[in-house]
Amino acid sequence: MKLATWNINSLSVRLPQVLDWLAANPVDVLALQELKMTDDKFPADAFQAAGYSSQWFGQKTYNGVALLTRTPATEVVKNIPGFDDDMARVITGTVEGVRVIGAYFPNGQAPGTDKFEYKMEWLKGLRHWVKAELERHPQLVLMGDYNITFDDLDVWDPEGMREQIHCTEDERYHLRALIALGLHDSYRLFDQPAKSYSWWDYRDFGFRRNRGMRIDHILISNALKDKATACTIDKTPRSNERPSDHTPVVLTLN
DNA sequence: ATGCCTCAGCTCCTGAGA
Repeated sequence: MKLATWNINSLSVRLPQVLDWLAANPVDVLALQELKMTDDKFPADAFQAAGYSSQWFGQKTYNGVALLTRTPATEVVKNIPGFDDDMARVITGTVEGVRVIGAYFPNGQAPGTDKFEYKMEWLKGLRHWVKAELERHPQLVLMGDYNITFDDLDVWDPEGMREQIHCTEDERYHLRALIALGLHDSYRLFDQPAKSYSWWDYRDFGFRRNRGMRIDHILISNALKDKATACTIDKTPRSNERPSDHTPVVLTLN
């Protein structure tokens, strides 16, 4: 089983690239973030023609998430039960016995802002819900755009980014708290190239200079850890015309 | 640099992203 996550920064713009990528990478599950479209605009027919069933949860202009799956997802839940939110950030479903949560974590803008406070509350709400989901579904994958780095290895300029957004101790505390529920950063279960990132700024030739951050993650539960055989970042789509600023992360389970 | 790109939309500028 292969699962992947990709923040595509507007599905309207990136649909051809997603279809091309799926044709070259026929994963079983693809979680998308930042659809930036209302639900009536979602191209379910195009994905169906490519062999994928879709579940989606969008809104106008911002956010929006989807799960594309080879076999239809069941027990689908949108957003975090018990956490009141007017943004479309989470979609969950069960696929071939695995509980899959696709999430677009809040950006947070900057420490000290209202958006940062919202990010902290959202992270708390997510953790409480994931804890409950883990009890019901031991085989669980939590993947998406986390907008948080684990540590300096995930940052091109750790000193310059110290206590900046995506790199603060407050954010990393919540990431570690998710791990403490019994989850693992699947990417670090394997040897990886130095300076591996999943996002690069559009500005200032960020990708060409490899000035990026690893903020897209696939966390897996204890029950799945021994089944994981590889986790990779696919930088190929970043060389497309009009690329997303994020690239896919891919997990292989046996 | 409160910039640099890119995207959506109450679209020719602004807000937001990261």
